[in-house]
Amino acid sequence: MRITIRDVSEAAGVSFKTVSRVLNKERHVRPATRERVEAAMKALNFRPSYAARALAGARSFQIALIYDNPSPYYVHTIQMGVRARCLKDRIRMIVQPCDLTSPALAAEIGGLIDETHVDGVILAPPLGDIAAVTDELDRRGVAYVRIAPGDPTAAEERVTMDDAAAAALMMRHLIGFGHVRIGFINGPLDHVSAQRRLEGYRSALAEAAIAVDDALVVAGGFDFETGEAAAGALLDGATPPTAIFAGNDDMAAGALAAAHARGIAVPDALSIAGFDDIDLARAVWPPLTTIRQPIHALAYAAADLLLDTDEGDAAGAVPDYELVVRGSTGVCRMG
Amino acid sequence: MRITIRDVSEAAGVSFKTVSRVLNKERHVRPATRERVEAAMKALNFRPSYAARALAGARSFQIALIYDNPSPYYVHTIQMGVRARCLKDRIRMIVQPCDLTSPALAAEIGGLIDETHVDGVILAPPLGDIAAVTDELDRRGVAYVRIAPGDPTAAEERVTMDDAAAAALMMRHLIGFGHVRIGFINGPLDHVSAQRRLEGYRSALAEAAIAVDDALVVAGGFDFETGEAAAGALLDGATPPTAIFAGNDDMAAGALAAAHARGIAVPDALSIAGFDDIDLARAVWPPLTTIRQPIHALAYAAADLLLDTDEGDAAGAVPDYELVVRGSTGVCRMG
DNA sequence: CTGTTAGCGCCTTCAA
DNA sequence: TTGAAGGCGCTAACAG
Repeated sequence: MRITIRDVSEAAGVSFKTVSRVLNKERHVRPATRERVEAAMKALNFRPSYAARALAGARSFQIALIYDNPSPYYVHTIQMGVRARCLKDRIRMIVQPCDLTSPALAAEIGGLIDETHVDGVILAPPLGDIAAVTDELDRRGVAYVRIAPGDPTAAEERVTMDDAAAAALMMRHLIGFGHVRIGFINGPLDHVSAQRRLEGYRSALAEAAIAVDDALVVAGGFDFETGEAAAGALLDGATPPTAIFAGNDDMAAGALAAAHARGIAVPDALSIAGFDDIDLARAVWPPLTTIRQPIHALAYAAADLLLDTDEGDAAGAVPDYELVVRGSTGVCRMG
Repeated sequence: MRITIRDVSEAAGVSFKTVSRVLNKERHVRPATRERVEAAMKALNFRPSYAARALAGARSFQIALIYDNPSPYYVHTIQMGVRARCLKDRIRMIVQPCDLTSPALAAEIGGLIDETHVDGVILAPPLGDIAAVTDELDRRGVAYVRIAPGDPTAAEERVTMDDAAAAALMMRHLIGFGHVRIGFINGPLDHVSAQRRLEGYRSALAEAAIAVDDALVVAGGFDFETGEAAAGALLDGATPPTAIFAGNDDMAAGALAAAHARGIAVPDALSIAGFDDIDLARAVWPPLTTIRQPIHALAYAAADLLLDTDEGDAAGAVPDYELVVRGSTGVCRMG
């Protein structure tokens, strides 16, 4: 049957409480005793029951990663980032995709907390901006960290980057090549990051004294299909853009497909730029110029913020975004 | 504080044991009583503690999904498939990436079982083919299902597809366009599916009486970078191929990048084909012709096999692979 | 520094 | 068809 701390305590010749102490790295255990217990644990191949620890104690050694995001690359990167940090403390990560449009969303997340006893929650975009969700978490007093939320309040419990500035950076890059009619494929507006990126788009145009043409701003859903459709709408319009800036790389890839389908040469007749620098940006042709978002680092930092007891300033370690020029805009000639 | 079955029992005017019965959908509860209890559970917003159930009972209502796979799309699709089935039975899915090359792999998985009390395990490729892992699981008597293993034994506990036949199908397609020198970028050989695909490559050539040139078979790692490098090696060789068949879509995308970087026109001077039909196949240009693998369905079926008590033949519901022609080979002209 | 006693929330016997 | 003990493996609060 299962090996318990009682088995370990017998093997080590101590009380089972001492084993518990060693397990929890508590102070006040003589080094020799500790070593004996650890040796016994190894010899018996002892593994503590997370269920029992959660039930008896105040912690469950589990955290939940919750998201509703249409980009597999993004989700995967977030998972890897959180996982990397969890591994350090032997914390289990409960991956929980959810449905943003469900009216029961907050209740479901609340239920998850109760059922699993998780010690904390990481909210991947755009969940950090859903008030119903954060309210539910606040009500329960569960610790949580939001990745890249748009809401400026509660600055201490989030890791973030400046989406507006990043988008403006890309826009200046495009404008620098002489583009005036630049289409923008925006993400869904319930992602606050999408709103911020749109702000950056607008401010950079204003900065260059280029009038904003609302017909050039179209909505997408952060995935390939909607990007393709949105780009199609732009390209089939009365006065199509000479460049398209997509709100993320999945949509940029869709835009490429739309251009190709219409026989529009990229980058000679049309520049396309993305945002995220997931692997997709390298997989498509021509290689996309994108804003590299430190997704993995953001996720790692979020987990760090949640797990760190000694208040290390994890957020400070998050690298900034950067513009990655890969030639699709760099060799652009005006259409 | 936490709402427990005791609170529910008081509200419903029954003993807490009766609440437990309702929770577990046991027989021998009068319908009226059951309804009263269910109403109380809803009114109090009761959520059972998974930890307590796991500790007290024989089940934990959790299963583990274990994988080591470099393709984010593949991993994401597998997760969604398993999750869809878990949702039906309110089973929690523990997502567990692992490291195939770790000498402690089996021990780590064994530890996971002990720590979490999971009721079963789903092994995504290539874990189903690692004897050390399946041995560890067998020793513990944990139920498990393998997704697309290469090993022909234990047919009842796996869901699978015929990789060799699928690869041969693609090869016949390429050969039908007149290709004779067809490069093959294989996946890592510790994926048995990679071995099977190579078999299909070889058998189709034999069938067409084309001699196999071992210089045309190169190794990749199932990701973009290795695909790019492998294709580069093929294209820079003495007598480059007129077509390249990559062992999965990520590598096919890499091959496209390698061709583009060398100014080789695809599909006019070189045909490229992939395998998997993840979104990547549509994102790249030209759109890849691929083998569509029913990844989601396989994952769903695997979970179904694990969770179904009444032995429904889930595996029978798995749709077969199919060849998806998108033009990159269809408009091929010989180089 | 170490051990004792009492639960955590639920399921598993048993008995009624 | 329901209820009453007992315990799952561990931690919390106390003693020593």
